[in-house]
Amino acid sequence: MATLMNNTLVVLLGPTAVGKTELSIRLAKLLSCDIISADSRQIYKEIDIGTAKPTKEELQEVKHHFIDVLPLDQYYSAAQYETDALALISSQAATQPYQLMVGGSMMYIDAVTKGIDDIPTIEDETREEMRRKFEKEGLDALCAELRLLDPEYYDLVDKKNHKRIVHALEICYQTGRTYTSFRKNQTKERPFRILKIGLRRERENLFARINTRVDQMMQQGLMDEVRRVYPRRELNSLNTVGYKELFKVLDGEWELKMAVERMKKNTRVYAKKQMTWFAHDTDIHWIDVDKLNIEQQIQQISALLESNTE
RNA sequence: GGUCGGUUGGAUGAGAGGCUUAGUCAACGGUCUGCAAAACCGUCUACACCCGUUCGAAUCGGGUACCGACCU
Repeated sequence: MATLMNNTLVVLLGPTAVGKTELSIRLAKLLSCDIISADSRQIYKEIDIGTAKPTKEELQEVKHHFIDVLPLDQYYSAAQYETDALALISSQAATQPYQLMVGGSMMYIDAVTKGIDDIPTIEDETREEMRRKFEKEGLDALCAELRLLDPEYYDLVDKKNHKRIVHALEICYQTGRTYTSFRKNQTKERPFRILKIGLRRERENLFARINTRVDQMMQQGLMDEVRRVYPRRELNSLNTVGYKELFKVLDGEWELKMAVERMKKNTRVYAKKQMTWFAHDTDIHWIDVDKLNIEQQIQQISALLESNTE
């Protein structure tokens, strides 16, 4: 364990469209390491354009992990990512003193850098049972039940958010214990150094990049990609900005123009959410990239790495 | 010049004297420990203007302005 402390996990994060991908390729080369993607959508196959995956060329330049590896119908979670990413990091520790994690999925990053509680993964049957229960009995009934089974969690949970209520009940049902009993909420120690670097842009600038990128996605043939996965639209992996809006077009509900506007808007909202989340994390070293080219960004990061080595 | 109709928050759009805040969209702020690009919450309280009726008017009456339709 101790030897691993010579290792550093550099985490490059920031809101969508801020410019992580291009920089990450350069950084990976500089650090002679692979890229560990922390992106809950790029991890899936088939959805390439709409998730702004790195290009084929970029993927060839540097080895990427956790991109394009799961079928769309595969269940995955931040907790599973924690397990998988830690295993990978540990296996590469001997050959790569620096490792680079890149992405914007807040919970995935937190799961690896801060840890997530060990809560059993819910079995399909339980999940299905609870889904039916929710549909049949409604949110209020589930809330009432949770109040009996886990009053402590009931007090603090958002009673209108069915995802949280349902999950807590799933735990109670499957384990016979309270959800609270699993919620330790403790930061886990990692056997390596962690350096979080956040990329930041002025809002106007970021939003302009988002709008441009959405238009580019459309030009690159996003609509065809969407058409291919349309039959499986109910999958969670496809409950994703860019796809859900264009499904509406195929349904005949929305005009294409409106869908594109919504994609831009929803991407902006997503970016805002990411920024809100990251704002709480005091470990992040922020770099304002508005006026910096890639070279200058690399320079700043190099400086950070050096000052952090001591 | 005349007759009739309209004027509601950033946009759209209900409401026809009190049940204080329509709704939707946009914008903005936030929550978050298991599908998180998910799910959820909060803020933005307007009735063109003036005078009047009324305990009380976005809602009724009169006038002013602007817009529209029709008439001479």
